[in-house]
Amino acid sequence: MRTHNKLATREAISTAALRLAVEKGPGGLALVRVRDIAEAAGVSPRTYNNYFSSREEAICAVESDRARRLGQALLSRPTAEPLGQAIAAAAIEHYGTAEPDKVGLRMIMSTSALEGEALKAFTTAEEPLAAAIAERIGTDPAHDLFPQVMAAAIAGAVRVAARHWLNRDNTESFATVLGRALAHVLPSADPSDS
Amino acid sequence: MRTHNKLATREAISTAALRLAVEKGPGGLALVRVRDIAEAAGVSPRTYNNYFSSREEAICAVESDRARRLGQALLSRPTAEPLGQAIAAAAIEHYGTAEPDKVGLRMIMSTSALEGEALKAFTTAEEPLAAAIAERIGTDPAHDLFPQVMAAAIAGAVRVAARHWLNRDNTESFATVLGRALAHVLPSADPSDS
DNA sequence: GCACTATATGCGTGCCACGCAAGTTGTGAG
DNA sequence: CTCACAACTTGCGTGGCACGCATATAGTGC
Repeated sequence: MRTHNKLATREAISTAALRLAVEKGPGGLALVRVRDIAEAAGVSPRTYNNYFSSREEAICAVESDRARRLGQALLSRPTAEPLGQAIAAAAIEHYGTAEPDKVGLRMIMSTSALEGEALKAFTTAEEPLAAAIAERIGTDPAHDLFPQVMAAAIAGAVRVAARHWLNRDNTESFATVLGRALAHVLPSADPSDS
Repeated sequence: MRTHNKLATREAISTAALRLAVEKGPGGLALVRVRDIAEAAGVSPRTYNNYFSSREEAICAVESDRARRLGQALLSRPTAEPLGQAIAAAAIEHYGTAEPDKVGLRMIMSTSALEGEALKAFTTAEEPLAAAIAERIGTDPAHDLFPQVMAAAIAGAVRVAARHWLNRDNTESFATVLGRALAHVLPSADPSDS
């Protein structure tokens, strides 16, 4: 199958890009040359550019792809579950199992040159997430802002949780931190905080 | 004063950049050359590059600067006000009075090449906002995620509200849309939605 | 008035994204 | 089985951009 091969090379390129970026460290992103990425992925530089239109995009593609699947995770929750619980469970399952690659994630989130692309990656989750929420509560996203606002809040919580989880070298699992962060924005789960 | 001149030229460059981008339209961002921006701002191309390290950054600087001041707006609210009300009032005042330049904002938010930088611009609000919230409720941001999560949710709500306000050519003021969006995430203002 | 520092500018360099066209490989119809 | 076709890869050339460095200029404090 051709599409299979396309996905394989795409992943090869993005993986190689992230690996090289990690090797050079947050400061030396400018030293990650396109030809290095292409060479590491076993393709020509021109082919790399057929898949990604910037090094940043290639480096963040892994996170971007993961975020895009969050909406799917929500859809697979039982419909009987209350919305807030379903979201929390979906997110924790999605990000908790197969804990994110700490090194790669830290690279992405601590490199200023990758800031915009990293935000794009997290924000990628919003559209499918909003669609899933809208379907779950059965509203028209054209007039009700709740699905999109909630999706943005969730994506933001995931991002904040990731930042916290990376910065303090605590022993908490990412799932734990994520759960605490989500509790602040999920509906009908408003703990008296602080 | 030297700093005053620096701010003036910075604003001149960003304004010129945004104006040219609007003229070319969302599709033709690649046609906005650096030398055009510099010429329109009355500086040399090299000087432009001393202020901004990319065209995208220059174009979005106006929105970025505005977002950065949102935290300040919250700090100037009376401390007696409940947090949710204070945030809503601060945001609506900050973005509602002097309604955002609809054309420029639409340009920024509908141009895919500007997506990352636009997200950076909105996200700029988060840090000062989180600091303001933390100061208001008196918690330590190092351990309590609430300020950062709430700040991210607010910034997301502003972004969603802006998108909605731009896309539908409705007669609602931005302040109205923003208020509706914020109501979905602000604490102790949880309307039975949908 | 003078030395000094911050800012503006010109020039040169390396790299990058992408259009274009040719080569290569897998695919489906007859 | 063969052949025509489509998808994918690759090489090459082009225009542009970010930035380091050295220089000119202008505003500042003693």
